Amino acid sequence: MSVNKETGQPKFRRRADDRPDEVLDAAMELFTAQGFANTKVEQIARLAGLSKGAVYLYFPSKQAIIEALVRRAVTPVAERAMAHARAFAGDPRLGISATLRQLAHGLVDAKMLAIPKMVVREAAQVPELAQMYRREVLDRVLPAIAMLIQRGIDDGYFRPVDADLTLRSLIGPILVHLMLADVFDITPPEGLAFDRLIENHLSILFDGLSVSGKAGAR
Amino acid sequence: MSVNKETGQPKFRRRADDRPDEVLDAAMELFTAQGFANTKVEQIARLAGLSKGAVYLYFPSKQAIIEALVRRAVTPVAERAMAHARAFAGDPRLGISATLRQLAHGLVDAKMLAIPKMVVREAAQVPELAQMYRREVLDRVLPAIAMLIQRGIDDGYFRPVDADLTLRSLIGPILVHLMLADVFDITPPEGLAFDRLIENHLSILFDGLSVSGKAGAR
Amino acid sequence: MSVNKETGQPKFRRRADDRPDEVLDAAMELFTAQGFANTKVEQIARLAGLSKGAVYLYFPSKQAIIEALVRRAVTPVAERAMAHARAFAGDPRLGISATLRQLAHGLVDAKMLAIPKMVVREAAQVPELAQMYRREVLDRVLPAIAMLIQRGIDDGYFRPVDADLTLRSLIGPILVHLMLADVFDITPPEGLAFDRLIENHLSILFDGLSVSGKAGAR
Amino acid sequence: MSVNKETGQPKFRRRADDRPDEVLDAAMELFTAQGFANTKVEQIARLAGLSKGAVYLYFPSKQAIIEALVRRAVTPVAERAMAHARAFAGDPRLGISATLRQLAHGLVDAKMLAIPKMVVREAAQVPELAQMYRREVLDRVLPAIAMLIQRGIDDGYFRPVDADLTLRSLIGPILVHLMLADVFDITPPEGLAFDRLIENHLSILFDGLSVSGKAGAR
DNA sequence: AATGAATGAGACTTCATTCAT
DNA sequence: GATGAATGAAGTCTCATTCAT
Repeated sequence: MSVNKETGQPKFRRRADDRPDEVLDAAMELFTAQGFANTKVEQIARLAGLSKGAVYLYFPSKQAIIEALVRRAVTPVAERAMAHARAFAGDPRLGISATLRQLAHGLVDAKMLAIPKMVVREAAQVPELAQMYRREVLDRVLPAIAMLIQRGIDDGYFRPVDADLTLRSLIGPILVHLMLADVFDITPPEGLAFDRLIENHLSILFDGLSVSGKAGAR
Repeated sequence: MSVNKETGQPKFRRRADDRPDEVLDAAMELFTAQGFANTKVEQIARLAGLSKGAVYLYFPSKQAIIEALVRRAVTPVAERAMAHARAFAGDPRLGISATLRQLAHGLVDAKMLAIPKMVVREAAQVPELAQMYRREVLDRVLPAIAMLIQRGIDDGYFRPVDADLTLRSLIGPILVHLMLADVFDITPPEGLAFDRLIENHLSILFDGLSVSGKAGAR
Repeated sequence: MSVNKETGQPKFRRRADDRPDEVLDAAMELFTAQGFANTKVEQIARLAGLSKGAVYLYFPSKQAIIEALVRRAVTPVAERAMAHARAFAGDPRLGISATLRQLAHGLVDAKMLAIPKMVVREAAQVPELAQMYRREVLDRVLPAIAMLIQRGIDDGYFRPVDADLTLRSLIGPILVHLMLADVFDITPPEGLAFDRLIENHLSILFDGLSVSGKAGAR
Repeated sequence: MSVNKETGQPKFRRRADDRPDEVLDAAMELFTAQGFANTKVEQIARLAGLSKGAVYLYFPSKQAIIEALVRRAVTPVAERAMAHARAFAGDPRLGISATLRQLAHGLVDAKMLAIPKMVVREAAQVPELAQMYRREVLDRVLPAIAMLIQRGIDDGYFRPVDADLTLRSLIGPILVHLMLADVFDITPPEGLAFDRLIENHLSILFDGLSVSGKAGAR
């Protein structure tokens, strides 16, 4: 075993195919915590357990790291979300509910949340990030959800509302909830309470959307 | 009197008093467009019409600029929002509606939107920003809105929901709508259509909140 | 006088319009001695008496320095050489002789020689240098000399030779003489002896070019 | 015998003996095209068909490569040139003519020209190169040519000129011709035309050197 | 013998901040 | 007060060389 007796650490580690992933993991952690501009390549390297120079064996530039980061995270997310959105053939409210819960629980994981946070934060500097995220995630997931809403209307579950706008009513609260907690440290007394939020939100929303007549809004 | 008798200074002092504000205006524009780290002090100075060195006559450091920026913007916003929230004595739905519209229209103005955007983006680097924004804006405005909702419940307009969570259902869609447009360039076909969004959203929300029984949500 | 009492050196020197020239002087010395790639910007800065960063106030990059260096040196050289070449109306041999001597003596000055040396050495890396030197110097000076030779032929002083090729016979020896001395430290016993070289060379050349019949070469 | 009985090694040892030469070939090509400083060891390795690490099995450093390169090239050149210089017993003009043509044609080959080009270019950085080249090539070849000239004088073919200086008149034009073409892309209209150059040059030179009196130069 | 992943010193360049004028 | 030349720390990226395999 080629291990340094003093430190117990091998000096080199060779042919590690998962080095790039380790670099990305380290970069995500640091970018999330400090932002892209404030993270030094050396920090990423140290956290990934290699030297500054070695990072450049795997990525041609610092910007390439953040792009690879988003690219890596983006595809599986879209896949899973759309699987949910398509899975429900009957009452579309069940599909909406499941999709929303899955989305919310996914985002509670700091690892998952980190990517969209980073994309939003660095969008002005690295527009490719926003474009990629839009193309790979939003342009697939949002229409899928809008279609669920539309089916709800077509099948007589919902009033005839604008599905695209209603989509925003559907997902917006999740975003605010997360942002208040994450950025401003504002949560319900007992913690994040994501389940209660969704419960409350959907009960209002589905009621508000139901066809059984009621006094108009405003 | 064109000369101050005490100091002997000429009346027009080259608007020295406005200088700090001009610096802040310039900084806000640049921070919004490029982010804090990517904005050079020289750029701010040039846009404000003075020299790099002069900026340091008014602010001790670059970070002091962003802090002053948020501090300046933060107070009047809170004032106005709370004025609205308190103004409605009758049907609280009117108050909510008015407050939301005012909030939305305020944020359509790039100048207004810039501050929270900046706060969110730089929160990780300069936690003071988030703290200040929370203290001066959120901790005043959010409870005021929550109180409106609570009054709606107490006065029999709304079902007994959790006002704090419902608050998120109320304002979330506005945020998503703006973010989709601003970061990802995703808008309804005809443009931002903020009015339609709010119309649609409130109609759903108020219906969903109304007391007249309905099939329970899921 | 704003001079540091300890060192006698002012810490800053402001508004020095000749700073760029001082940087170029320093750069020429170092590029000549060590080559472009081996010269660090910091060395140039120190030799020019300013800081690394200040160099970038005057030149946007290291390569811009070498380009400016050649550009600065190139114009006056061409002017003077062509003035000589045009000045002789009578026996063109006098013009050739004077031009050659002027060229040779000019190049004895290390400052003058440095530029073409640098151009030749770095031509492969920075092709712009060679292009600029050709355009500004060679394309003007060489035809002027060739024209002198041609006039020598037309006026009956020289045999009908190819002026362009003979041009090479004319200036070549100066180049070899310099290169042997400069690169390989090979000189006549008494030193550079440029005058003796030219005397010897021109006596052979003019004899070889004269029309008075002689046994053909080879 | 396909296996060495002593060592038990297979007969074909993957041409390990040729490896150093292949490295030198690759290095020469790259140094010529890009200069020493701009050539990466990895490039040399790849072009030589082996790995970066293997280069260091044969050469202790990058600088050792360029030194070996010159050393390898230097000896045979001197041999051949001196063979020519000594071969002509009769009219030394024939010897000079043949030597010059051989020199010129040798240098047309990019491979041959590469070495002196490299030596000149890198002389300032690696003085050993210039010293070695002088010792092995110039100090042998130049005196041999000078001796031919001297014999021309002694035998009554040439006027009594300084053989060392005339040597420069002899070889200089070849150098300028090559340099104009190689560095500045300046050639006669039909191409390099080396034969015409030499023809023209020698006809002038031999005429100029011949004893039959003529009007003095100048 | 051979590989190529890894290292780390050091290059160029940027920019917040200072200070002589 | 105002300027902008000057500084120098610090960042990104390169590459000769080493070494585990």
